[in-house]
Amino acid sequence: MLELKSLPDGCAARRRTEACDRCGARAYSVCASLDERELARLDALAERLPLSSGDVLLREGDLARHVFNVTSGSVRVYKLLPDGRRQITGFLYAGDFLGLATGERYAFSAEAMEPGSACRFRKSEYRALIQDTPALEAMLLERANHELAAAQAQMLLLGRKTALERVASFLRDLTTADRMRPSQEGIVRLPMTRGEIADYLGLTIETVSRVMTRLKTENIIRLLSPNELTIERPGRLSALADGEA
Amino acid sequence: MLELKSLPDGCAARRRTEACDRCGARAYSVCASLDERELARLDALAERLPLSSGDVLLREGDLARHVFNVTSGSVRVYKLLPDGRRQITGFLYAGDFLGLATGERYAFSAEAMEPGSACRFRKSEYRALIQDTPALEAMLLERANHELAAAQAQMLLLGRKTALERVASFLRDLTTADRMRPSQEGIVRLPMTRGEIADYLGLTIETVSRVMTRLKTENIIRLLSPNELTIERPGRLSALADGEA
DNA sequence: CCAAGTGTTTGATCGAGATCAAGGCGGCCT
DNA sequence: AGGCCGCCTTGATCTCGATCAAACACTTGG
Repeated sequence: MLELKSLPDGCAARRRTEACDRCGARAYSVCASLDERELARLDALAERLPLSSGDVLLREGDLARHVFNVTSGSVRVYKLLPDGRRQITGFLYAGDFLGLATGERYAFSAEAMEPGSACRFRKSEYRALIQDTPALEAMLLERANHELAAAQAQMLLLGRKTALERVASFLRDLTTADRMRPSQEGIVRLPMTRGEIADYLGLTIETVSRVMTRLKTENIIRLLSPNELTIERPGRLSALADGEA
Repeated sequence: MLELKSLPDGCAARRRTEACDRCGARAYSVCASLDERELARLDALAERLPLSSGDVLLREGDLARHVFNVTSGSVRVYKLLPDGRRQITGFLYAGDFLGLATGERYAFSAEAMEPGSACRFRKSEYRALIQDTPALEAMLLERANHELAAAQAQMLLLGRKTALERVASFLRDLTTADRMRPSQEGIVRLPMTRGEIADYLGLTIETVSRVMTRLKTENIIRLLSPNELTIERPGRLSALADGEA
């Protein structure tokens, strides 16, 4: 669905949201590594995109012409099998960079999960900026390394953890993932549906729902609504996540 | 086992194998990006390590003091759960770089799977070299991106593929993984055991064995020995790997 | 040559999570 | 207000791959 709801091209979208120097995501993104002059150059290259829920940022197989920076909201990144099976490889939030792991064509798709915004850059221009900005390149390398470590942790989860351990891991890690959006102290926001959680954890919707119910029953979490919860026993949750029970 | 069989430290190991300029893995590794002067500097920093089967390169949780370059043989990289469940996150061959995805401490362990060799560098010295060598940094970033793409493909495999699809994917990808070691044209070498394949694919030894038998029965592969095989019907194998059958 | 050890294959059974099937709960549109 | 639709929960059953259990194939060493 929303297959053709693509993004506006060119200058039309620029200046739609605030400039780099007042960007709320700046402190959390690779842009934090830039000095004032460099930031001005980045600012000139940036194309600001407002995002609606379901908007397609990029599609697996398309020519990789752009890279992105999520500035608010949340994004799902996924790969598909020919018959439609989906694996979500990551959720992105404000400050996250998108487009690192790409050759000539995108190896994954990315869509907004809720209203938000992103910056888009022509890959060629961005590459030139990287060339001239060692601090930016170092930052990107560091980010790539973090992502790689996270990917390895996810492989452990997908290959060897039980359903209970997967959901516990997911809920534990959520608390640190969504920067600048704690809506309210201690409350964890779930911008994604059960189906998206399932496709991220290699489970089905039903299994995710059953495990959540169980965690609720055991008073480890409290479900305020399907999309908001609090963690009542963080230690217990973390132990479950690591398979220590 | 072999827990304490650690590697010799310092200069003792240097010059044990050939220098950078005659290194067989050079063309396949990040070193290929260096000019003669830079290569000389790298050469001076390198500590050559001969590897025996089972040798520990680094262990999850240890202080990340070194980075490595595999120059021959093969290496398994894995993460463990407290109860011993193991997920192998990758196999490395000649030319592969190891140590990218690390913060202060290693987030995974790495062990040789067969006799071989590696170069070891002090992380601090290597970082300094990177600082002065943009081409190297660019190469590392590119490598990290490739690894990230590979990790996403592996997540799709672990989260959503059937046992048959996993083994087919593994065998298909093997053909391009082990550079400079085709032993004989058309013959695929399996330097790892069934147990290691299982821990890489999120399966058990028995399931891997049964699927291999099935692929053999259907004349898609031919098992010359448990550790050598030929692919008789590459098209069919690839279709199975992508879940198109 | 046999014994012991390691790794692989094959067979029988079991079980965690998938699939199939209803209901329940909002939110949104007319 | 009412009705539809998307999402979530819960229950019943099924199935793929795990587990349990042997036997088999090599290699190494006495």
